[in-house]
Amino acid sequence: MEATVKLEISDAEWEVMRIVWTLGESNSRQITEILADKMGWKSATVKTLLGRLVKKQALTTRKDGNAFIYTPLVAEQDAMDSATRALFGHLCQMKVGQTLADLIDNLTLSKANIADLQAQLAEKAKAAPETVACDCLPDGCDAMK
Amino acid sequence: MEATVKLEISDAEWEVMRIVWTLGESNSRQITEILADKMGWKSATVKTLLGRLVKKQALTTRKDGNAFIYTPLVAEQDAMDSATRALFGHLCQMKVGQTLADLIDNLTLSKANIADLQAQLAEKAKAAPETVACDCLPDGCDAMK
DNA sequence: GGCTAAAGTTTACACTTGTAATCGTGATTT
DNA sequence: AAATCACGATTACAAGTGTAAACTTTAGCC
Repeated sequence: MEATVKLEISDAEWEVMRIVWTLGESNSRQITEILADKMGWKSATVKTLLGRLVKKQALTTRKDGNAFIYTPLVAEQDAMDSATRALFGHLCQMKVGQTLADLIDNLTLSKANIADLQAQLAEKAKAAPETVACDCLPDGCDAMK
Repeated sequence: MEATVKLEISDAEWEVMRIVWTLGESNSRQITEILADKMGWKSATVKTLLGRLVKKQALTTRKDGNAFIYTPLVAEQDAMDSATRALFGHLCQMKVGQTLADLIDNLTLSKANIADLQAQLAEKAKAAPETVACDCLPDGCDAMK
């Protein structure tokens, strides 16, 4: 497998990436227009973010006239997966189940999404442990008085 | 419902909170020992983080001799829920289903967790839409050529 | 072939974060 | 009582972020 390079995309940068991911490739005029509208950002702000994303190697550029065309170097799903794994990685493992439930409560999922998840869970249940211990303290929650 | 105050807990601070959440209340000696061990942090580092968390009103203190006893002001589950909602809130809504699936793949869930999720999904399926549209562009993915 | 507009590059600047060292003060030990 | 220890508070400092203005280069138009 790939030695997934550590890539930190900040919140503001994420907004830029979403556009480029969705469009496949795009020039800064287009990106700037969308974000000026959606986020109220000045074009200078978008330029800064594009520059940082290129430096971080989240985007590449290809020359086109006096401008660049920006293309993603990281796949959106990969980025989303790393972000969620990073977050859940530092949550109490004993409570991720509840957190997942609360999260799902707030998400809109299609019937197909739900069916897929149900199948996945049914499969996962087979090898699931009876309980999941807290991993917040060196000795687990047992360290509690 | 509560007007959940915006509370940003950084990664490093999160490590401190986990200890205090798990112990219910704790003094800095105990927290420092655990984090010196787990994270390799100097006591000065932990003190800084504790101070910031108190300033952010994530923790309160109660005097105890020459020291403080720290107690959480925010519930762990609330904090975990805000964090996950914040993250999923800026992901492409069309792809959260897949992201959730990938996430679940990487989590350890107990049989009970899974059963709960299955029940929840079954319920959610009733009112689920057929599809979920991309919300990355002003006009949805249809804005794509 | 200049002029202008648009795109990219450099500089800015305050705030947050990670990671501490140092300082002041009250508590503890000899 | 003096010396030391343990805590919290203050200061430090570089890197990352959000947000942008100013400067520079370049492509296209008259």
